[in-house]
Amino acid sequence: MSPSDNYRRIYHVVRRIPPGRVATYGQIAKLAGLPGHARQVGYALHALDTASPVPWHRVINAKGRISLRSKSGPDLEQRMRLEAEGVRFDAGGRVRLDEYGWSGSGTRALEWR
DNA sequence: GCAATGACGCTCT
DNA sequence: CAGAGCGCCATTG
Repeated sequence: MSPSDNYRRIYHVVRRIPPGRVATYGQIAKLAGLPGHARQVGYALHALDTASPVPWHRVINAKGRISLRSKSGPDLEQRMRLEAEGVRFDAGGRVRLDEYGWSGSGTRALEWR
């Protein structure tokens, strides 16, 4: 099997993420058909480029934090993009998964306007 | 083929 | 609520 096939699936799920909303790696992995493989999701996204057609910036960890990979370049860009979509960060740089979390676990009434 | 690493998740403290 | 430790698995060297 081609490992790229798995990546493709993950990218597809990430593309399904509605604007103004964020999804966790576990969520992506589950929807991608890889329950429990949250790490591989991160791997797949890491292989992506900052200019990739995939909204990787909407993917964060379960803590609602932006996972830093190595440098502080793309990370800041991710936060900037999310803020541009209407996602608010707290002082700790965390996002309210209970509100912005995908699958509308609770609040989707905010809409993305 | 084996060993080490890693955009993570979950539980305990 | 925040931080640290442990675990699961695929990718890379």
